[in-house]
Amino acid sequence: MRPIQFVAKTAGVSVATVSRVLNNSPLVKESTRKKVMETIKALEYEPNSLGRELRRAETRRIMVLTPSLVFPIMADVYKGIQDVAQKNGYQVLVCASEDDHDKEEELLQMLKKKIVDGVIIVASTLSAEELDQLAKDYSIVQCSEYEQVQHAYSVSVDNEQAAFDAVSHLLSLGHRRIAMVKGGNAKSSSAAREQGYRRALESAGIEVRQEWIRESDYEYQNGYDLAVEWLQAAEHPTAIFCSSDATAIGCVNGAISLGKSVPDDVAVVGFDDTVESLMSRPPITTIRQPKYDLGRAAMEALLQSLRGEAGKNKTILLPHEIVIRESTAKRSR
Amino acid sequence: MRPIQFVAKTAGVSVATVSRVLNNSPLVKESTRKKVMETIKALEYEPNSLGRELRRAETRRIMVLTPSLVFPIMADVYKGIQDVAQKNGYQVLVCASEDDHDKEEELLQMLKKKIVDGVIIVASTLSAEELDQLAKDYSIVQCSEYEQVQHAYSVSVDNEQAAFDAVSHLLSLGHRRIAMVKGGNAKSSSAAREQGYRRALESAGIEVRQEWIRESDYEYQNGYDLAVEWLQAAEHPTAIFCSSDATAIGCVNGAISLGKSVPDDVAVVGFDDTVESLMSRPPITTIRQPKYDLGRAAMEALLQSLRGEAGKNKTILLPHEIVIRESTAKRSR
DNA sequence: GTGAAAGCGCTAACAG
DNA sequence: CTGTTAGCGCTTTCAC
Repeated sequence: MRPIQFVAKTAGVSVATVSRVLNNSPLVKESTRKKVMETIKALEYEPNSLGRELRRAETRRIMVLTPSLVFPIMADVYKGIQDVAQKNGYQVLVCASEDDHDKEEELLQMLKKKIVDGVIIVASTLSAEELDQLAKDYSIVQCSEYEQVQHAYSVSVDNEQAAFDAVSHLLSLGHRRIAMVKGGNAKSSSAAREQGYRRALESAGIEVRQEWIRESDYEYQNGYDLAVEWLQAAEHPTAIFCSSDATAIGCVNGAISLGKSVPDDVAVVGFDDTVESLMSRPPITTIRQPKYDLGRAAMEALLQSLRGEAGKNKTILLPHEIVIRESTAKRSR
Repeated sequence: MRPIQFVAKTAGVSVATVSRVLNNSPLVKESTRKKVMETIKALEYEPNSLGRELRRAETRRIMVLTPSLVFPIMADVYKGIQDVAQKNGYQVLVCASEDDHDKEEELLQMLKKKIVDGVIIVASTLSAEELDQLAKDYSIVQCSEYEQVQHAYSVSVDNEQAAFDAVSHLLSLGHRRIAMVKGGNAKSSSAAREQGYRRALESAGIEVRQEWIRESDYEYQNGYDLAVEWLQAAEHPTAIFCSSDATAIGCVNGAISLGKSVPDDVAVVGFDDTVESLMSRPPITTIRQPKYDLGRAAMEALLQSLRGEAGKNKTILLPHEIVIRESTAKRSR
């Protein structure tokens, strides 16, 4: 790769002029611009970003930190981020931490080392303190999972209300014995959803049973096993609310493996409205998050923060929606 | 962020010494090293990578180019890449092109602009010529989908043989009317798999029917629609071989929606052995690719190429395996 | 409008 | 073993 000097020499101008052309500076004579443009093209010159970035102390690159590439809402969130980023001249890098705290810290070093200008965290193992500390010095926005911190933006849905709505739907169908498969306790959404579940039951005058609240890793097998366990007990739930669609499908298949029918013997509600919810037989009733819009909003918040237009401590909550499909149905009684 | 000079001054040494400490040079007195280390820690100094990279003309970063984050084998391939990369001090960035050729070209500029040292392409819209041209100047390895080119490594499975095996399995079960849902024609694997399908049928003395070979986008709905279309025809296939698990589940559900039973009325085989293949009722028989190992092998090839240890024009084929589940079964006749 | 020159933060030759 | 110094490729004053 040839440096800018080479272009300058070939075009018979100074590096400064080439740089100006490169950056669309208005103070270059049209004829000069043209001449330079032509040599750039002829030489197939590509400016080395490292030089520019070092000089400007900005990379126009941001990172999305996710536990896994298959994190349920990730693909659509990414599209939202990507679209806004592209429109603003930013490049998006995705890094998966596999929920490894050390790996996360290493990746976040990219902020300090100036490899990226900002980070969107979809979910992490970082504590509120760690996060807030980092957000003091760098642009960080949390998207989906979030800790209550002072210095970072957060974009999410109202998980408490979403769970409340899901359980209310089940209650309206006549269910009284409703179990919940929640996400990992480390996730902030997990507590919020449990709270929504409790509030719904309590406002219907139903006692919450501790044995019907279980933790999971959002995976299929987990739901399967829990459904089998619950449904084999003497007194079993007639409905299960899950924190992910994969878990919900697990519950459906677990129930079916026991000869039960869905939704007649047991109704199931999922979360996220991912493609899998349609693959299940019966298809899964689920809570739809505005995944793409979450991504957009997160990137927009990050841009604000990057530009220093801070309106700090902002938590943006986007509306969710319950999508009713055949895994829940009217209960006769 | 304070520069290395600041550390040097505070520690009472030269920048060169600090740099040496940073890079574990053996030629630093132990006591000096210790002193420098301490000031680094005290100052919370983080070296700016941009400076280092500009100087070294290498970033120790590589990019994985994928059409989408949910590309079926992506998550596991990534893990394989990531593990090898980490062990060798490389950072991995994932970029999704959404199958947009312009976006891909823009992302590949990251090579020319020295933002990454090399690229692993999981699948792209690039032609063999474009790819080969790029691979002349940069380190590129194709993983999974690949074009036959001279200058890039390729790591994949033998798609022709895999399809042959899948169809042979169906033939051994007594099926004679076997349809195929192939991937997009742009994908190289698509042609190879079709060839394997044809070879299997021909070697069993069965005529290939053009109307039973259809293209798809690997998605669920596609499989569903095709199954419905085929199975409603007067003479319909008794088995369908799909190029993805999602499509296969679509076929299963499409068949079921018509009141058919799987595998008795129609057997279905998928491809990739993704988690969804287990979620389906019945679970899907599928071709398992060594996804994680493909990722490892790709990263290892990339490292070789980066080190200039070229043994060029290498195509590495890893073994696949057929995983038999309930979506195919012995046919009585 | 254009050029000369300084310097972003770092590493590596070269001296000592 | 350590320090001095010259760039890596670029942008951006400051002159002209």
